[in-house]
Amino acid sequence: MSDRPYHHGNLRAALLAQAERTVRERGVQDLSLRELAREVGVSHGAPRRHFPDRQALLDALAEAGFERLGTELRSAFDRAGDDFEARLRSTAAAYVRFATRDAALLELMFAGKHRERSLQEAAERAFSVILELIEQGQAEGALEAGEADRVGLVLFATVQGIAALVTSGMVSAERLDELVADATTHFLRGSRTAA
Amino acid sequence: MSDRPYHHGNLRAALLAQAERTVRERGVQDLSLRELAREVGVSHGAPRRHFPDRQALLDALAEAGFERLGTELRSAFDRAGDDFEARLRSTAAAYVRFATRDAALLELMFAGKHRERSLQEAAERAFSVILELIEQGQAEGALEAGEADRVGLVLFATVQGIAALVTSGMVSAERLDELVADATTHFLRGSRTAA
DNA sequence: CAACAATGTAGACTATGACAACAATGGTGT
DNA sequence: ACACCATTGTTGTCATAGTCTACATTGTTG
Repeated sequence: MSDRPYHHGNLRAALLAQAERTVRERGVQDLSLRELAREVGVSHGAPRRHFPDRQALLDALAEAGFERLGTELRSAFDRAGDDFEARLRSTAAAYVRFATRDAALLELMFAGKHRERSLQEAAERAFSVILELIEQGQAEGALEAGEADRVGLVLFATVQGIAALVTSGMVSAERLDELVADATTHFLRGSRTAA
Repeated sequence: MSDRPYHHGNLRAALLAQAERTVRERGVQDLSLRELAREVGVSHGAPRRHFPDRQALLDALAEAGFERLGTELRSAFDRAGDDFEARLRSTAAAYVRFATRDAALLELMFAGKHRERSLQEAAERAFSVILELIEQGQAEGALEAGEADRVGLVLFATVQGIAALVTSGMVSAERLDELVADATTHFLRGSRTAA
């Protein structure tokens, strides 16, 4: 019923795209290789040529996720001008936006992070913006000195935690912005080197 | 091969106990009802009498998890004496301990939270300690005034985020205590009503 | 002690992931 | 041009899982 040529042409990309949609709409546990193949219009064995097993597809999905997250963080950072606090708020908001919009994907990104080396690297690239941010803050004296990653981790953890609370439904989505703003203010006050 | 009576006696509890172990050791996605039944020594259909489907078992698991978490938080709170900061640090540490030791279970607890009403209540009971804590802090002036849940959420989010970072392997487990201490200090500095 | 509810068993059905053998296609070197 | 071969899809099979239904055993209660 289709005049699709024997070779799909870019099956791998098509599978990933469809998988990302399914994950967003119905979660990771509902993602089936066979259903994916059906939706894309290939036989149930075809995906195997591109992903040895289900986990490999999930890993690829996670890697693409880090790619996109990195882009969005960078964009938010750049868009905010030179002011440190503005950049901080913009970047934090961007992270939370991603985390709540693609909660299942983020979960995947965090979960898969143990295994693949390429994932490690993708994650580090995505988070490099945060490190830059912290370094600027320290240079301007808005943040206490010290290892940038140590200070950054506390900020990162807070933002990540807020996203988790909203995602889990423990906090309503409407309170997201308020909460992020609170946390950022908190962070800035708590980080300023004691007067 | 067994003289086990036809009726197990407390199948439900046995299933939950075994399930909790499996989840801790191999994660949620590896939990199989049939395998569970085998391990407990009943037929593959037996669990159905106690849990209509797989999700029901997971919900029960989550509820038990909240029960235990609540107990551990309460215990940490009580053990710490009357001092606010001591209580704060003790409780935060207890939460992170639970979250990293039973990461998969916590994930379950967060994920299932949408659906069941009994879960909602179990969660609220477990987290009531945190609210108490915040209220004490505000009464003593260590924390800024305002809605207790709003302030508490920022703290909670941070602790939760730290646990997530460690669980995901983005931060090594050795840095856990250091990070929690940092975050707590941060939180206290950031929360004190501006001098 | 006779019904009846609760609990466990056995078998069937469908779906999935993984694997292997086979088919079609596209590119490459001569 | 064409034979060869790597790539990519297809088809069939297997083991396992979740769920459902019919049936068996046991405990309880009037």
